[in-house]
Amino acid sequence: MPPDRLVFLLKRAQVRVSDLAEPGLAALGVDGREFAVLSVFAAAPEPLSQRDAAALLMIDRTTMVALVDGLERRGLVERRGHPADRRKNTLVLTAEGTAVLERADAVAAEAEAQFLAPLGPDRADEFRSALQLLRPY
Amino acid sequence: MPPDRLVFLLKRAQVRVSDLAEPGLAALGVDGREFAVLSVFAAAPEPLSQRDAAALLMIDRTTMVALVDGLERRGLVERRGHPADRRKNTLVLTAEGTAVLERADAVAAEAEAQFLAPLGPDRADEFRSALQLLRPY
DNA sequence: TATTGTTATACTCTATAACTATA
DNA sequence: TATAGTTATAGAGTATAACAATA
Repeated sequence: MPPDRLVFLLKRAQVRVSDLAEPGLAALGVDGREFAVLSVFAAAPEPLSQRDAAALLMIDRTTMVALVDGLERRGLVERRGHPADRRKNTLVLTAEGTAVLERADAVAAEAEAQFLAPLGPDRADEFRSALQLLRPY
Repeated sequence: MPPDRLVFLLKRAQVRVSDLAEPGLAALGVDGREFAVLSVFAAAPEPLSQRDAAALLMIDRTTMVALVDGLERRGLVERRGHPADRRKNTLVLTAEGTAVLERADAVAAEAEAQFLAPLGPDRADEFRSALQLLRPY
């Protein structure tokens, strides 16, 4: 019933996809943000500092500390010294971290497919690519 | 740098549009959620209870109480008895509330236009209508 | 002097539980 | 007995400030 303002529609869509993915992620022992942290560090072409990752995920660096603490405690990542700057940490995924990330990615892909189903394949592809184009990195 | 998972892209898009709209809304003295509350009550064809509105906006009914308190204190809405059930409240926008809503709507429309600009008119229209189709009321 | 990670602390936001009035 | 609104309280999530190590 909220009017068709894009802000509201985007919010709902985001919550919807998250809700679809959440049970599957929970079964893997991670939540959406932890999945995101694993993703950024795994996908980065060069070593990322915690601060870099925090900026990409739009969360505070102190929040990142807590997130990394949790992931490290569960053996999914390891803190490593950053090659270029000894003040920085970078993170490497353990074998288990990589495995969890792969399965989490499959969960997310399935949630997306469910969410986009009403559009049909062509419109779904267009929606995806539009969203990628709009990404304001 | 987070991979192209829809959850991440949607989250970013939502934050982006909110950020674009936020200064304009702040100038009107409301935040995104207050704007949403004004919108649902104004757009509802039949009187809405606070609980109905809370469900539509996916927030708790106790949170709705606080939101409505703030809006009422500033003279943007008035609580009224619900015609059909005396336990319920419905909200009516004051003249000022209506004026604020109209201007907030213009602010949001401008933010959307800015956000969608990279797509060009046709793809922007398609993006909008896809999101409307996906809306899971 | 500035920046990274960290800790401790405060604050905001939201949900939970309990109360009242209505149904 | 259940529901709507309300209040008070607790909890989660997040940011702010300060510190050590490094640049």
